[in-house]
Amino acid sequence: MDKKNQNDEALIQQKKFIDYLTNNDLKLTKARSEVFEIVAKMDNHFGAEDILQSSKNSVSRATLYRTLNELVESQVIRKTAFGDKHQHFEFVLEKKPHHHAFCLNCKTNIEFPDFGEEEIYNKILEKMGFEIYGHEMHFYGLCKNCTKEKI
Amino acid sequence: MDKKNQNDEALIQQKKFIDYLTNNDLKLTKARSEVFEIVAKMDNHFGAEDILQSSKNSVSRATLYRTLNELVESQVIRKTAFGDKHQHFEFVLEKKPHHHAFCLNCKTNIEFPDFGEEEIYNKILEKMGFEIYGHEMHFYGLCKNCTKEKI
DNA sequence: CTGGTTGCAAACGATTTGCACCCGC
DNA sequence: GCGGGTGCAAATCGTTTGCAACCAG
Repeated sequence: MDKKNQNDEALIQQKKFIDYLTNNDLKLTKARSEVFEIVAKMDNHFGAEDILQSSKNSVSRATLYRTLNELVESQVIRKTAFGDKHQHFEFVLEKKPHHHAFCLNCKTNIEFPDFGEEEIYNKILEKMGFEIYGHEMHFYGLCKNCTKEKI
Repeated sequence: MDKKNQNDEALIQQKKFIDYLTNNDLKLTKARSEVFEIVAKMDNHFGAEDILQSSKNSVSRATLYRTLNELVESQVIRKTAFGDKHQHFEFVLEKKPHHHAFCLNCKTNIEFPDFGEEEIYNKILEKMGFEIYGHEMHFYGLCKNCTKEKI
């Protein structure tokens, strides 16, 4: 993806967020802009703490969490899940589509790019010496009812 | 999978757990047996609260959580990944391999069986009227180093 | 102006831990 | 009997919420 496309992406995300705010009578405040800016700069996934770090506490925890939930509602980001405790987020429109290989023993989470085909992963992981016990796929999108509602 | 195989599975799980206990100088106590029994009866996935319900509080929360962690360490179960707050667990050797389709809008988590091929899911979900935005695969197993260590 | 927004601090829910007593081995 | 196991209650962690002051439209 070249610079231009990345920029387009960012604008789409921004539009989604602003539309959401408008549709829900929410204001585009300094705090919300700040959180959005920081989030937009993040890579694949991040947690609340990452944002807080980058913001150098210019936004309070309370507001940060509130804004993150708004970003989820506006479908700019989504909650993702790992084996650990705190929430992680990823972009609904992934910057770098990728998957995960989690070691049950040392708890490492290996991230690797998407190649579009399932079989290839087995080979890749095998080549990496990763012994696969199993895998699960998490699809996300809109279910039948919600697709209809979308207008 | 027939009755006999299911029983074999259960025994394998049990052996794994007992081996783990032995190797770590842990005792096979009443509480641990009880938790193991209940967990073994669970379907695909479950949370701490599910176990507590089934046990009718014969095991304390503290012990339950301690035992669940032991079951994770012994690789009988693993922490799984959902978008919500509390931990879920699944079996390392899945009883019914399956995947998930999560609706970003209504937060429904649709569970569907594993068919071994990736392309087929797109068709299935499409037929269900589910509009896929993306997906992530979570592989789990042992990484190179840990495979070696396994002896 | 005015209603949504913020930060603070307190509340929360799930999970973890310190401790004194209990029980497998 | 000893060393780990248990329940209890208190502590912790990430996240959420009530409230009074604050600011965007």
